[in-house]
Amino acid sequence: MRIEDEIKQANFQSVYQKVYINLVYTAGWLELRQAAAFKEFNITLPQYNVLRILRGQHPRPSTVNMLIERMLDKTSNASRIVDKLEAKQLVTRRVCPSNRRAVDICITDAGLALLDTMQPMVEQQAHGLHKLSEQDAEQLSYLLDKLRD
Amino acid sequence: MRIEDEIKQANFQSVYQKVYINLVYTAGWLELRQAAAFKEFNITLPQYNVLRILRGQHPRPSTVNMLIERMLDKTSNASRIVDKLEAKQLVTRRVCPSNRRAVDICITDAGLALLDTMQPMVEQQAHGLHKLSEQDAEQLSYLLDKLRD
DNA sequence: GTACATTAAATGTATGTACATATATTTGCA
DNA sequence: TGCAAATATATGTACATACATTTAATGTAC
Repeated sequence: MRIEDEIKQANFQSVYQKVYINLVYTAGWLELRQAAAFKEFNITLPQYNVLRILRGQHPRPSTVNMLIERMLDKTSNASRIVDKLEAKQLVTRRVCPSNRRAVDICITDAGLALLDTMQPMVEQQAHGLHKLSEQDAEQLSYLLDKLRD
Repeated sequence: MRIEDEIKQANFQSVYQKVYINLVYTAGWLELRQAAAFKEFNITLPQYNVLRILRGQHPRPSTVNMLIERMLDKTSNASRIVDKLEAKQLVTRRVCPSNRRAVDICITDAGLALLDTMQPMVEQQAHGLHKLSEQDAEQLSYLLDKLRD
């Protein structure tokens, strides 16, 4: 459905206005779909993304700084997301021995197991994007990179 | 800058994974720029969007339901956004005479004046998207619509 | 015309975001 | 050595999001 119809607004001031609205709307649409699929695993999207970063480092520890660097939303509060994951025993946190300002964060076996359990769902979600051909997807990614230049 | 470099992740499971990440990242990037520009006007992006919808209806009133229908994020809490706008005296709210369950919301003169004041900034923001040609922007919008089909 | 469902909005709770500030540790340098 | 600056993280506050529940008004079936 065209963005004009989705938000019941017939015309835009410019094509740039339209693409901006469309971008924000589509990102929200995607996040909503993902969040719904994640709910049964009792985890949120930001928490999942942090877990994936930790798995990428495993068995080496990560720090909060490294999480922030790799997170999609760089201003979000990694400390508090780690709080939630720690409460669910999906990660461990302890003061880094070589730099006591930093905190070493590791994914636990339970965390790794959760990611495995979620894998089929994640693949199914990605499959939901196949309304685009691979060329379309590449082109879309290219245009988004260009937009941000 | 390519999304691979932005989030320091060299490769993705699939081009669909990449475009998903890119979309969420770019939408966040855009919102961050907008939010910063909005800050000097002491208003947030959702509040601005509600004001614009109200201006579109002016001088006819809108209801909370109508706001939700037209908002980008349909699950957000229109009531509380209207609360904030009412506290700043940018909108008025009173029980609808013909249906006392509903609430008539109108933009005030101060609200209209604020939108006028913000207009040059908004245009300048849109101008910031001109890294894309108009054709690029159309193509991007088309691909986003297709993605959601 | 009462009972039950539906509708419109508000409220409560948990989470996350944005940003300022605080605390502790380490580093650099006079 | 001692002290200021930089670094790593945590905390506080305001706002927004997601979603369940509540309250009030209206519609409808019997």
